[in-house]
Amino acid sequence: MINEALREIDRGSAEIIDNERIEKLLKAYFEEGKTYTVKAGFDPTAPDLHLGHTVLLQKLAIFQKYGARVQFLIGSFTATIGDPTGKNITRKVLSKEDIIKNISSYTTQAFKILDESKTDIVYNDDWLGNMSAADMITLASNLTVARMLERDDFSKRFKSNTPIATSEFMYPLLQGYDSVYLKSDVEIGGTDQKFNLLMGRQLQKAYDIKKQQAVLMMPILEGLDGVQKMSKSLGNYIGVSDAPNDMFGKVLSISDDLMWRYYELLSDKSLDEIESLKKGVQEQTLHPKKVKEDLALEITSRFHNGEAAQSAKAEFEKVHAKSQIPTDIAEFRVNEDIWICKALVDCALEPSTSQARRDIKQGGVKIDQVKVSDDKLQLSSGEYLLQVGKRKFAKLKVN
RNA sequence: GGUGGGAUAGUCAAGUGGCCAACGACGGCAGACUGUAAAUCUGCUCCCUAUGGGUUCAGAGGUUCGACUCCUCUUCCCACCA
Repeated sequence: MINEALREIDRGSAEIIDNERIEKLLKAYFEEGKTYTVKAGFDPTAPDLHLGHTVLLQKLAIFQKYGARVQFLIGSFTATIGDPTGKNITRKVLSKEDIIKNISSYTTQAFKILDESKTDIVYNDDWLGNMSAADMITLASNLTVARMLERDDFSKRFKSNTPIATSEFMYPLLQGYDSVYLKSDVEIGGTDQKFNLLMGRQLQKAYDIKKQQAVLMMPILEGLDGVQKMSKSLGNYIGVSDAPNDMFGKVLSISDDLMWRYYELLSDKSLDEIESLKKGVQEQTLHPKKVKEDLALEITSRFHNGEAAQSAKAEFEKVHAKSQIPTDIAEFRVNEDIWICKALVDCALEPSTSQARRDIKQGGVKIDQVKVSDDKLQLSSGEYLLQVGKRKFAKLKVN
């Protein structure tokens, strides 16, 4: 039993620190029914979760299956301060109202995966917000500048002359202090969080907590491009609340190599099953497209339902494989004759008439399946099916 | 506080008085090809009913026939020194 649980917990993880602690916690659970806490921090600045986040959530759900209470920590304190320098652009400082608004949509999405009855949502400004300057200094004395600079991204930024604000030095300390306050038994996070996660252990020790938290790090999920990490700002993400058609299509668009990564981190299939799929593809008994479709179906059903996933699949085949017209097309109407370029802008198919002209010149615009060659075309009354590229459609009715 | 360097389109980054709507890279869009919205190749990539017009190079002024380029002030950033 314990071994099985450990295997599931270990699956896909990049690194586990203090695995023994986890073993002991599981043992206590299986033998005495003792629960324990697993902490994971989330940043409420972006209201939309994507699959990169769900890698962690799925891991948390596994822990819940084996006796854990999840401490779903919202970094409400850190978010109100804002990250002053970040990369190039100052991160927006969020007001409390914004955060609260973000969080409710955040948690609704999260509970598609997590067991709500085994989850405690906690906000770190409950304890960090009341810290005095003296408390802060005490906390800060636990960390030397040299040690701080060892942190990978700080040292990189330091070397490349990218600014580092002093307040950023506080982040790992504050995050670590969260673990002190919550007395977490385990904390999980991405590999990029290693420094902060370890800080939790160090601070727990400094603040006389007997057992330090075990740390489990999950790899960072690559985005659709297969190179950079999945993030909303890079636009290479699959959002938890993406429409079924988008979700399905996006999964299918990943490369064959990346597909295995997604299988490992996102699928509920066992590692053995995945291995045999891989073998099938290698031996050419299985078509990679089929395997990818199955993954797309699994993921789409998870966030929507089986039926929606199947129809997304049908829709995808219709539009792409057979290059037919999708079922749902936005409709627009205008009351007088309209210039084609203007019409494309009005239907939100193009950002500007200039861009519309260019696309017409390149043969990227179709009306009723026929290429448009005249960029001065006037549309008089009637109904038109406008198309830009392969996947942007709109119906336009001119009176 | 002192000294020096910097701010150019979605991003990075050329351009040091007219040849600049501004090289290049990435991204994005379109075309071809494909099991795919992948890879590859090609074209495009400020706005405007447009063989032309308008607005751009941190902001505000100035010099000049003419400024991204020179001058002044302002804002922000970086480095070194203290």
